[in-house]
Amino acid sequence: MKNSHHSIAAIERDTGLSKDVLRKWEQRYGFPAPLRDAQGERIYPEEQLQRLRLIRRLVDRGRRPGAVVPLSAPELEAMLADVAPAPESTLALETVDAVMACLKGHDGVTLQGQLDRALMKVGLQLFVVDFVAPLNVLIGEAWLRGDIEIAEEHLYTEQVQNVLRSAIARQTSTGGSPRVLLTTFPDELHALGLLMVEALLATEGATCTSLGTQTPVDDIARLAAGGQIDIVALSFSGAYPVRHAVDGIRRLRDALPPSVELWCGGAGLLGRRPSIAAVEHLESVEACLGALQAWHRAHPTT
Amino acid sequence: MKNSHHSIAAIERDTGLSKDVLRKWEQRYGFPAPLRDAQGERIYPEEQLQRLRLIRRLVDRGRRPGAVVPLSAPELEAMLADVAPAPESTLALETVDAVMACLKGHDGVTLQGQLDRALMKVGLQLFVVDFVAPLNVLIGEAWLRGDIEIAEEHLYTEQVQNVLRSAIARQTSTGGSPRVLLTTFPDELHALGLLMVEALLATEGATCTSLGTQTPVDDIARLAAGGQIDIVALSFSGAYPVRHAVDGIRRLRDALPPSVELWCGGAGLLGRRPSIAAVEHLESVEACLGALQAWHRAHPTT
DNA sequence: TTCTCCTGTTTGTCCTGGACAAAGGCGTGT
DNA sequence: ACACGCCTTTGTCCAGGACAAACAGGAGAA
Repeated sequence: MKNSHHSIAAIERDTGLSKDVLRKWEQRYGFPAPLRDAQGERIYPEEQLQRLRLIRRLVDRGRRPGAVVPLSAPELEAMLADVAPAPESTLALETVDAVMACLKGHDGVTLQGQLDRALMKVGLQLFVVDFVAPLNVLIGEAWLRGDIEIAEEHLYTEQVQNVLRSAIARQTSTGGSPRVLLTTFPDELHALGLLMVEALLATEGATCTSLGTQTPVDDIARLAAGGQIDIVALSFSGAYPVRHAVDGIRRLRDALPPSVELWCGGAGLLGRRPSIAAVEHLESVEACLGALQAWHRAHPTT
Repeated sequence: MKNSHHSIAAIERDTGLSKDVLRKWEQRYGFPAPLRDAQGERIYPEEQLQRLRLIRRLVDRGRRPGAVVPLSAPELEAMLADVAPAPESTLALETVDAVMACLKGHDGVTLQGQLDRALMKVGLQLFVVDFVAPLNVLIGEAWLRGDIEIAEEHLYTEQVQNVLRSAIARQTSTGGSPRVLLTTFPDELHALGLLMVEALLATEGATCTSLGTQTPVDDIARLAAGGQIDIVALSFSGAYPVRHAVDGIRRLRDALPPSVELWCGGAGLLGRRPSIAAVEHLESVEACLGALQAWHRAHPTT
């Protein structure tokens, strides 16, 4: 794995940086500096992929590419430590350690047991807001640092999905309002944010219809325009190109009936101004609860 | 809105055709033929976007671009109309109708209720083998024919996932053998086959560790080599390039300890000879039950 | 007949190097 | 302090060319 190499398309997919941007950075700043294969195509070593991921996070937080692309990995990490103060907030250290131990031991069964126990202890809402959400951040950062492997991150995601889906299935009751359609745009693969929102909304009695990931814009619009939907909720992970997101959101907003609300959230939009009219921008998972209350105030039950 | 114009990036996002492909088609087939703005950038009228969407559907179904890109919209629609008619299956017609009705009505809650009821009636194994598996085929074909939309297919997949995951969670017990690692290669997004296998194995007492989709070969190998795994099971959907699959399987087989079995299945390998030594090729979902018995015979409990 | 192998064509992805507009930063004048 | 205009940075787009993988169709073998 240390020696694995990646094509430019793979780097685009993994970092969210377009091929054009990758070539331009190489030309302008001398980094990334991929090897070339026999046909002259770029081959990126793993190490450069990881450095690009660090750069991406800093750029997302407002640093300018010219100022961070040439920096070395340690310099980038130091800078990230500045920008992102340790968010050790609500989680007990022992809990984190226990989860990490399961991951390193590749013990999915035990991990799921722990998640289940945590869920039973505090209930679904607090479980999502105070447990899963911060844990996701920690896992993401550990992966960025190379502390855990891809397979281990997958294992975590899978178990959380299991627990959340089971919990949601237990909550579901028919006919509650509002009716919410949840999905992501094409090229966005992360389903966890969607599930967390679905869990929160389900506990509040909303009727959630999740399409999973990767639904084309006009399919979303067509389904929502069918008249069965009050709110469309979209999730964007950190790797999703902001420009695509904004563009797609705008297009979807135009295609949607004005009566249908549009909620957007996820790390991919963090720190961005809520620049689009008539679109609810959720800064965190729990923000959807506030938005839901607002919806209920605006739509009193007859 | 009908007369809106689109940049090449918007077309890429809405059709899934990359910028390079759009330019090449224009150069080779004379379509799309976008207008140009003051800076010479391509501006696609709405009408061409819709024609591109029709083309995309035909290409997805196996037509070659050279044969469909130059056709007019009416010709494309006529061509979409004539596709293979529905085949027979073992499923009760009323069951299929009921499921289809839920999909067309975008009613995920009712659909999940039906799936749950079917599961309760016949048990997890029969549910997977005689219900979900043939239904998957039917849904896939209906989509191919254009009878259902992408969003509706997503809805189906999502509900089946919910039901299966809940059922698996109920089955799970610790420590059973063998210990099976389930996942797919990168670029393979379909998780349903994995879940079906996991469900069958779980009912037989095996300890399943699913990594979900898209785990790199080296990560699979490293995790399996950790000594906690007896069997690695991979799934390939129909869209997966056979060559990549065979190549990856070979690399993984080489990287795996000989004591670890490797099982491969899914529509992507159907009809292929079991050409790779020391790899179990599963022709259908239920084949994993036979493979499991064979494993138990080869590894008597001490 | 049916199957397999081979060959020419089709097709998607990648390359280079250049152009330009939108957005960001900065200094000046009010 | 704030507003305005200028310069720099940055992302996206363009053209035209190269190449390997996938495919189709024909020749030859079973």
